[in-house]
Amino acid sequence: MPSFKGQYEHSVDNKGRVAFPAKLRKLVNPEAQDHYTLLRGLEPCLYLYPKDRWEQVENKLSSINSFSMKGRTVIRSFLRYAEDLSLDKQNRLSLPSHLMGYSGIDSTAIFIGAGDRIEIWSPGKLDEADSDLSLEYYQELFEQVMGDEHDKGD
Amino acid sequence: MPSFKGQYEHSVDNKGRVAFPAKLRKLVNPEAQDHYTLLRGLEPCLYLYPKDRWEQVENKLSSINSFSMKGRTVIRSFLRYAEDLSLDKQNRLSLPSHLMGYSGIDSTAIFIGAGDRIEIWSPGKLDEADSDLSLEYYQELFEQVMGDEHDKGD
DNA sequence: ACAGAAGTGGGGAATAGTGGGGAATTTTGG
DNA sequence: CCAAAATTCCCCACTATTCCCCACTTCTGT
Repeated sequence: MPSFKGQYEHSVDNKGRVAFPAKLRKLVNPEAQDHYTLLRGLEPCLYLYPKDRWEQVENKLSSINSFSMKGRTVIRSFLRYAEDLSLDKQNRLSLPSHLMGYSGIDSTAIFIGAGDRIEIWSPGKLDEADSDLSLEYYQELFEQVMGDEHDKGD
Repeated sequence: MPSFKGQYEHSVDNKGRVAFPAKLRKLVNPEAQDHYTLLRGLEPCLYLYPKDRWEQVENKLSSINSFSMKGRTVIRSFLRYAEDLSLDKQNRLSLPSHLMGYSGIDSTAIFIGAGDRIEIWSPGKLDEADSDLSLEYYQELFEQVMGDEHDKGD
């Protein structure tokens, strides 16, 4: 299953609507098309899951032991600020105002494809997160992933 | 599976299009033909993966736990500047402007076959990289890398 | 020298992004 | 229960960008 990738900046109009980037839409599983779940991210951004991916998250959640305090807290905190959304006929999302507030998004939103989900950031918060990421750390991460990916079988 | 090799210089037109070198295309696995992923490299250049090779990278990515902070940072940093591209009918790639900016490519691009991926450089950045690499240093690196490469389980 | 492939350039059609007006539905207060 | 207000949603219109197609030039191998 292809990962979401790439970064796309779009303007948010005064009704809270943002165009959903066309390139990301092409990566969405057609069977989930137009049905998304949007929620607070762990970073100061929003997470957007297409329906099919969200179901995987729910599976994971339902495997949490809800008879432990920690389990209940995680489930409650996670689902509390989640909303189901659809695209309008112009392929736009309308962002609930409480999520715009949380993420600091006002007139510009940046979509970042991040594997099985899409993150939505305000430019300001994203800059802050970037400045916390040193080049050395990035290179270390990079090599971890790109490292010896080719198997040496000959 | 054959390695990409060789160096090819092509001009970039004012729409950001570059011909994909014919000799490299012949080395691409036919099943991946025309589908590539382009992203920022660690050096000031771009990495181009044919679809089949990129899938190996994604497999590695998908094994990362996205419920840990470090895992999410890896995935985000990595996929953020990646884009899927296809060749047009004239076998050209059109380079997204943010990647041209990052790599310093404007009117000329140099393709370098580099094993399982292809690197794309601007002439200027490539000269800089070359001049930083003395012959002695290269020989030293060569020995370090090639010397005990086999059966090194890290 | 010729034929075919590879590389280069530009114009036009289709799609994506943006903004605003108005109808329908929901909410709130009397 | 009804009416006014607010919100949501859908449609239309304009603009910018992307993609696709055509034509020409250069290079390569025979």
